[in-house]
Amino acid sequence: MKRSPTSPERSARSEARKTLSREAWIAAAIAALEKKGIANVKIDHLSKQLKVTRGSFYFHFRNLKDLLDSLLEEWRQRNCKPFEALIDQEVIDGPAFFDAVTGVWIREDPFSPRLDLAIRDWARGSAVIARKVQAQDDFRMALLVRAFTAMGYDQDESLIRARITYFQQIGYYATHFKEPPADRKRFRSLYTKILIGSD
Amino acid sequence: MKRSPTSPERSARSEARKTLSREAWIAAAIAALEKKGIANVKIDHLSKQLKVTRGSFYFHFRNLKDLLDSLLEEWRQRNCKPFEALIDQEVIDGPAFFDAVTGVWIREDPFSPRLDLAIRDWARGSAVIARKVQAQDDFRMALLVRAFTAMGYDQDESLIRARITYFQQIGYYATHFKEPPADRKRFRSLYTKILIGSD
DNA sequence: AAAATAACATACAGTACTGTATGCATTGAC
DNA sequence: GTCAATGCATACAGTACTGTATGTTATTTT
Repeated sequence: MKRSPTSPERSARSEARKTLSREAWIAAAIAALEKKGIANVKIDHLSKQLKVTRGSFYFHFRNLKDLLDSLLEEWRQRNCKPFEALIDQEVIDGPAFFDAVTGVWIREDPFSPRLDLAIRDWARGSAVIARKVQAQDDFRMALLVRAFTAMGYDQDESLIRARITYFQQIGYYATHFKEPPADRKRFRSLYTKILIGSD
Repeated sequence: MKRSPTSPERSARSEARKTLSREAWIAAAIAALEKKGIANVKIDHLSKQLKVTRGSFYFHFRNLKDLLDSLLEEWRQRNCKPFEALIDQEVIDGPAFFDAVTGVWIREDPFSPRLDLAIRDWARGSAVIARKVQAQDDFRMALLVRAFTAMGYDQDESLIRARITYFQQIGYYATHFKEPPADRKRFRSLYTKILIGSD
């Protein structure tokens, strides 16, 4: 029951024997999750990749579930908190708040689209995860509704515009769509014109 | 190399010993794929579910890959062909063609959103699948571009409206969003007003 | 320098799954 | 009724993975 083996940083100057930290395992697991999906986050794979044996893993983690729990927490920190941080703002300037919300996606830091996708996929097989993902979806859409309401749209249209904007964003990275930055810049005003509904 | 054990239908009247067909295995596998993802389409699971042993499976299929190939083919038939069938039409009435395209999603017959999602997820781990999915995405978006162009939009705006419409649709079922049919009907005109851009 | 602890390695037991080889009952063709 | 093919069952070999128990070494602590 007692985990977390003190601090990961070795004594100030002693680059002799570099050992792994719990965080290093999590980072590798996140990469595997984004690339291969939750079903392929395996202790075996990770330990080979990190050039240690599985003995190391079981020092840092109780079991596989312990690691997976950490992955979900990582998702919360990187992909949920940035949105949740916006809830306190009083929304006066609609378009500005819209930019604040969509900015989380556009910056992609700390938000990770691929992580969002992978978690969404994990939710397929787990009702627990599914509930958390859905709650997050609702939360993000609620933020967008506030933005559109502040622009003067009535309740119905705010709701639908929020949905379109959100679904469009999810679909955008679900398809792994890529376009040259030049196009992205060129089309930006068209996107906002259509989604926000002003010129 | 010689597969496909003749016809699945037993001699006209002989409901005595009901045996499985290759199609029954595929149907069960599709259900598993939609529910649990490609990584959990296992011969073991399927045979238990179908109340036979794995010996049966290896009669109908060469190996697991043989089954997975069939799943992809099923996706092509149910989720790709309905769109590809629209390519021959000369697009005169833009909104009508828009309805024809989105109708494939709305009817959900034979198109399966969950199957589309599952395949998209499969693509994460397989470059071969990824290419096919991406090609299909491009194809569907090209159809939508034609619809918008026929409405009189210029090239750029047709492209962006097509993207928004398509991404929005993908995101819609990626989030497993559900709303009461009453709402769906009530909001329909709002959706089209925003996506198509007319009242 | 002795003891404690952190960070692994090694070895083993057990499960879950694929694939193959072979056996056996049922059915249709003759 | 014989025979071949169909549709499965049984048994086995082998891989991939988890988890546990215990041994080993480098690093701190005292």
